[in-house]
Amino acid sequence: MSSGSRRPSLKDVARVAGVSYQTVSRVINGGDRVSVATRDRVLGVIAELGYRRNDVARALVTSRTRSIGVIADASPKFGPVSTLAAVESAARDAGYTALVATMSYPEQAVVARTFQDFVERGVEGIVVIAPRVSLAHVAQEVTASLPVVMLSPGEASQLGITVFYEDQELGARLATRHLIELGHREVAHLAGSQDWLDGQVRLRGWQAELRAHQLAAPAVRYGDWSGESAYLIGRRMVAEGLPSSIFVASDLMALGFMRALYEAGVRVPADISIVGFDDNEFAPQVYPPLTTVRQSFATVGARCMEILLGRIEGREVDNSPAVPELVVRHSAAAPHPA
Amino acid sequence: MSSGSRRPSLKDVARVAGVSYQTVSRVINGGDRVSVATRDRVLGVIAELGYRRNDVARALVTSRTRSIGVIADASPKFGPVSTLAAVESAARDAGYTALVATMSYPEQAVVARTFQDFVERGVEGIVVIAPRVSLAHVAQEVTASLPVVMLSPGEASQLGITVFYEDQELGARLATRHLIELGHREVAHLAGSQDWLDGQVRLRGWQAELRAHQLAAPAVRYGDWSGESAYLIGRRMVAEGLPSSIFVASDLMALGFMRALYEAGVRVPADISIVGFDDNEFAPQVYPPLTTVRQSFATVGARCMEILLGRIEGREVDNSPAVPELVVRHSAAAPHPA
DNA sequence: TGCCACGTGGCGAGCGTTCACATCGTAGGC
DNA sequence: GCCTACGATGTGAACGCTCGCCACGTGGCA
Repeated sequence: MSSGSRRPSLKDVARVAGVSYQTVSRVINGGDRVSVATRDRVLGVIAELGYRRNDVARALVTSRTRSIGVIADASPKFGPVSTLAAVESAARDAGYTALVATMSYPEQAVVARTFQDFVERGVEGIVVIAPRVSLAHVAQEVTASLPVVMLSPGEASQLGITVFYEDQELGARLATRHLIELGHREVAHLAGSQDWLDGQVRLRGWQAELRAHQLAAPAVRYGDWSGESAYLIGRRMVAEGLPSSIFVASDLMALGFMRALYEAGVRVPADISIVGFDDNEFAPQVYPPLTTVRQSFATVGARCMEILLGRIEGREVDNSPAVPELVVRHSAAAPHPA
Repeated sequence: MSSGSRRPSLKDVARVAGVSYQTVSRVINGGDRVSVATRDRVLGVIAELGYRRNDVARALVTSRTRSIGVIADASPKFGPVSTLAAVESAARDAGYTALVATMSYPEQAVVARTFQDFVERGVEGIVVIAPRVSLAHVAQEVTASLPVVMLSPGEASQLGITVFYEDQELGARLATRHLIELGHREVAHLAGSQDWLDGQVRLRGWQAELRAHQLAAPAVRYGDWSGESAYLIGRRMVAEGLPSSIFVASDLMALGFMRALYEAGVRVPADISIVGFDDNEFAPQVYPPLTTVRQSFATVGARCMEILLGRIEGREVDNSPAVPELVVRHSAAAPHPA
């Protein structure tokens, strides 16, 4: 009968306070239908004993865990990991706790197992922040039993999962348009990995904007999101001849590209204009400060959560894309009169 | 009696398979002491019904949730958010699921509430990745009931919580020593915010190394980790006269500082040598590539988890600090013969 | 005085699982 | 051919909580 070192339970509180455990439960959940006197007494005992509600017992009987799962691609790319924070924070504001699983290179099998683990733990919904095409399929399998929202730049409505995204195609068009409006007739593109939806979409936006202005699209160069790949490409382009302007698919790649330029004595933006993408924290600090496209991760995370909550509670929600914004700094200017 | 759309339970499986729920339970957990025939039959029914174990019921009876809580400072500083991924990943490898809470500016009250939420949800331990001095106190309150590991550069053993850290003081000494060995007699320091333990410790390391070489410590400049603050300080220093070398408390600040230099036509490393700290992803891409101190976040995260697990399971564990490493690139060189 | 309503509190059941123990049948040893 | 032992299964209780319902007492009204 000795309570040992076990955490105090409802019954322990009830015994000490001289009421039934039911009454204690009522005090905890809203305190309705309990007289002020008993309520205060119970509250006192709770404080005295250091009682903490056991949410797992609670979840068992209510069959609501008030938790969601978040799967995030943690490869060293800017977006995912800061979106994760935004999603989690929005979840907490809504009273949910986030179980998270990050993976630096998401394999099908691992992702599937993670999904299963989340389901067993009773999450009420899942957010996937991983723009790899392959993950969509895994998500689909589990979606029958659970609301899933996938944060991805592609539209994948056919999968039966809700997809929300930042309109990166628009972002790419904004970047390209900025260069065109500055007077550039030659806007090249250094693309990101085409394995990522982001890479595909940014490329598509660039093409579309060029077409809209009846400008020809120069040959595309493909990097792999790393600064190093962009640096190597930059060196090659310096040797082969530079365009008057270029839209680079990410800030980090823009940075690598610029390094090749500096080494060769090419000036930015005097000799070549550059626009990046992401608005990384370093973008305003490089020389010259980088004109780029800002993704509003915080907003995206919050909206994403809103959509998931909507689906959990059976509400209809607006999942129109978030809109990115051009941030003009100093890496792009009017072309040199040739 | 209609099972409705409820998820199938052990009993449902048992009924269909024509065995008791106990047998099903045995099949799930190891399958010991069950004949092959029935095991296969049960497995078949499980697959057919799409049964998934309910971990919350399981946790209730075993009183083990196999989950940990992670509180991370998500302010736009490099370290915390990538450490988070490392910790979570290590936890998953050990069979634990991570509940995470990120906060961009951790206030006492919010942190306390988060701790409580974690406790109510039955986490078996908590990792705090937040080098703010103030959080240590909050952590202490909860530590009586739960193992807490705090990832922090300061030693706070008096708090009764386990502290693990990367030896940033050593890192700062490494950076300073590198500059001295290159031949610099004047090594300035641009410090980070002293509200952060990291900022204090890096400053201390710089001082210690200077002292060890009997070199005087120039007046310290204080930034707030932002690139902008470093840029402003850089401009002022350019006007007032530059030292021959400087150790900057973070890569991002180093970048801002270098921007001020470029604008003034000062060359790196010809006119001034610079060493940063963190080895951010952009460090190798800036021009010139930044010599800096690498923190091994992945290792730190894994060790951190190891320590927590040790405390959960009552094992004795080694929590000696992780050691950072100097990465030599091109922003520091021998001083110009004056 | 009787009745009903309502505010307060208690009781019992059940959520889905595991654990300790009981049961049953069969094979092995003498 | 009986007893023992063990392998294969079933039974009951418990984990800590919430939910539905019932019981009790008091006050207002006819």
